[in-house]
Amino acid sequence: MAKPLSNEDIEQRRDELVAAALTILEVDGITGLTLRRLAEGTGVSRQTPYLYFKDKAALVDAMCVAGIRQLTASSSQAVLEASAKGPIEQLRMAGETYVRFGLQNPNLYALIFNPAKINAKPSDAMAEAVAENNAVSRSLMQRAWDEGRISMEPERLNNVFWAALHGLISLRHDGLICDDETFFQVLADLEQTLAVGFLNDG
Amino acid sequence: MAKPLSNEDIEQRRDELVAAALTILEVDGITGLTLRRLAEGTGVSRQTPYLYFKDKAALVDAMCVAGIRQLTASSSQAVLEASAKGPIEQLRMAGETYVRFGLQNPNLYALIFNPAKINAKPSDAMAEAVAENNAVSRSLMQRAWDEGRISMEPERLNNVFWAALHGLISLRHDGLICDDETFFQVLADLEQTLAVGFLNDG
DNA sequence: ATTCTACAATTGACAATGTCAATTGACAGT
DNA sequence: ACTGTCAATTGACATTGTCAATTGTAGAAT
Repeated sequence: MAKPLSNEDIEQRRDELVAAALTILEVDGITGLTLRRLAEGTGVSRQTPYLYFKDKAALVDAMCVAGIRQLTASSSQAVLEASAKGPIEQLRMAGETYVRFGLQNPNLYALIFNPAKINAKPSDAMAEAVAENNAVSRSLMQRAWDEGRISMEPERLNNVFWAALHGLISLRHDGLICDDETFFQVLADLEQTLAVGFLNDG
Repeated sequence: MAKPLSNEDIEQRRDELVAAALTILEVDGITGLTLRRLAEGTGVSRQTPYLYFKDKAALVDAMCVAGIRQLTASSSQAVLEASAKGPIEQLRMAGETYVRFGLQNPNLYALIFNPAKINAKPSDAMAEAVAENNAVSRSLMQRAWDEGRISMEPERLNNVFWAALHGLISLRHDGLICDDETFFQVLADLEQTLAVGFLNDG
């Protein structure tokens, strides 16, 4: 092994490292995710990950992209499976998928939405992955909009939904909504409020 | 200086350290907040902060509590100043204060809602500070509820608002809503949707 | 006034971690 | 067999959190 790595090889190694890193993250949390440990775990030496990622930030970015893409795939499938039920119900399924992803991958979710990069823009790759993910729900909203079911432009309503669900999940992860019961109560209340509002009059 | 510190002294030293730490956080971000640097900045030696805080986590917790209390004070004042305008408008003012706090103190806000403690419950002190903060808006909602202005119990609606605003601010800080224009657009859309819903029919 | 004691404060030391730089070693082409 | 190229490893260092040992001083005791 001393000839230049093919692009396929490089990509495969990167994927392997990302997969191993995601496992570490899942098991031991963000503090357990260390480059040395990742190297050990994959049976290589300390510095080897640097052959495939510029630095730890680049690895984390790749992990985030992988996570977002996984979410996008799940959402797409859920939307597809509910295609008979119309865009509004499909939206609900997409939201449910999003919430489930957040609950089942707390460490990864937190990594995606806060790779310790306060005030730093996400990378191009991550921005693209996020855009692809948003496209899933936005296309549903577009259909609902075309059918006259919703009262706000898709792009705008998508941001509203995203903020609401993201906030809920974040509060959960931060320990500010501790029990499941409260969480799903708030989720239901959020759905209702977003749907029909909280004001009694007009 | 060799006699036991009085409780007042200890508290004052703690406050000074927290203030200095908050300044560092504001200026150099979370990565710049290091115990050694804090010690240097306050003219003492490396280990001195350990006389007043068990470890770095304890310091961060104190910083969070201080931040939340500051927010609570701001909200209370804003609510008081708008007391003539009724609970709904007061709620809007409280929300505006919350958002402003999040925008003006991005590092502190992120620290409060993610002291690198994924899956860990907040400390008692922090939970109490958060509860006090929530009490401000919840009391407004209670009045609105008593007056029949809103359609959801105060406690529940408060969580809905909290999640929505928190999510919006977080997306902003994560760089996923980059420009001010979009941010305030989403904020307005969020207000409208929460108020009257997004569904056209019923 | 001198000695002693308690305690704040400092300094020494160490492990973990990210990362740069130098070294090693294997394979392809000559 | 020789050499150059490049993957891979090892050496080294700065930073940081934190424990342990040391220092020094203010007040109490003699």
